Amino acid sequence: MFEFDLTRTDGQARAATLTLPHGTVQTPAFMPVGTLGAVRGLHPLEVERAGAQIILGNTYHLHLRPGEDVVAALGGLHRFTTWPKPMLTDSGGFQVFSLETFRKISEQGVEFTSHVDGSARFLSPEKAMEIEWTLGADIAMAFDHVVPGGASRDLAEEGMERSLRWLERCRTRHAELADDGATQTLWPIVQGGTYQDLRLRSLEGTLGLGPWTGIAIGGLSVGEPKPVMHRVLDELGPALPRDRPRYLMGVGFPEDLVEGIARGVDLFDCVAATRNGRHGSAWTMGGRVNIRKTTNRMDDQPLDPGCDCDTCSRFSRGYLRHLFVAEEMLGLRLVSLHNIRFLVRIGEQARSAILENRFSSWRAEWMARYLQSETV
RNA sequence: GGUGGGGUGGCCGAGUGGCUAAUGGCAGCAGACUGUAAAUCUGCCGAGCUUUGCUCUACGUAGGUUCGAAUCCUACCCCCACCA
Repeated sequence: MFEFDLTRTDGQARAATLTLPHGTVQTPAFMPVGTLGAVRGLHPLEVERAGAQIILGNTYHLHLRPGEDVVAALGGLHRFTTWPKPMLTDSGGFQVFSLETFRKISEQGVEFTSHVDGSARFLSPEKAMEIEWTLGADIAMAFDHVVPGGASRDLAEEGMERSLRWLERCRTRHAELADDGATQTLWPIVQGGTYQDLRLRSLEGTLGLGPWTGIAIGGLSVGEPKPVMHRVLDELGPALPRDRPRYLMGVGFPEDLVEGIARGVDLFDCVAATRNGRHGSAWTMGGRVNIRKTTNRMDDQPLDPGCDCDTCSRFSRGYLRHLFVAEEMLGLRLVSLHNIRFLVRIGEQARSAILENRFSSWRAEWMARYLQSETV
């Protein structure tokens, strides 16, 4: 039920098929983020048409609203959201990091002050597993301790060691819940900040608690410079099991996907596509487009002439600009949709290139085009 | 014709003697956003310059009072309301 078939490698880049209870994922792939059980602003059919094969939900956020009991009563996350394909839930570990002013970390777990109503909430490895199991996604992520990109060695080590101890507890609790192992799998998250030895120790400790059906790399693109992220991936790559999917959490921007794929990453997720989309910023091969700019006012061209998304194949920049300036919500949706398609397509194009053994030239060409346009 | 109200930077709109090149908002410009507390946030937004500051010009127009005026006075022009 949780299989990973590595079809072909080209350099470090990999093309594979991940089989999950709700379907298969052709990798490399970008996974849109649907924190609250919806990819912000988009209909599931639109997300599907954009080529998304798997989307995320968030444990912490769904626990607060509507509550996992509600989701379970309404048939579980798939039926609740009507998304029929694979899903993955993040554990709330990222909220340990991003809701810094609302939380208190102890060995037992994390006390949160709900950002919704101020009530006290507690999340522990066990609790996170219970929630994720109740939500019912195909993949449940371990509850980890993320530290900022600029974290000191001591802090990075503390977060990494704690994540490892929590991972063991996650594994134990998840095994009790998902005893037949048929409907949900648990993926661990490698931490260790920007320190090579910590990363390798984290990976070693993680593998020691296995076997796993997939492995995530967390704690990147949280403030560290891009070259540092690349270095960490370079250092980690050779030590990662070849026959397991690798998921780089929270990444990324278009160029990050290409660089990540080049370093052996199979799966990505990132909120930037939808968040930037809502903010009127579109990724195109001609550079970033701020759709609100006056220069788009009379522009009859699509956002990106080379894009096959439902936004570009139909609407002009002038229309999109109008929607943004007039605060018509369709504008946010259309640009979000385009951005998702833009990232999904990178996965598709990279996959084709890998399968045809021309990944490095595709990558070089893509980067040259994209980065050149970015600097204009 | 009379009475009352009003004319402020691209627009709307505060301000009623110095702390005012003038609060806000809109529009405009630039930027940020990476496992979503974000349809959000930040900066700029009269002109010019030798740009951590300086110099001009500016609150309908023209005068005046005052050390000092968008703010007070006079005249004029225009707009709105009501009355004739």
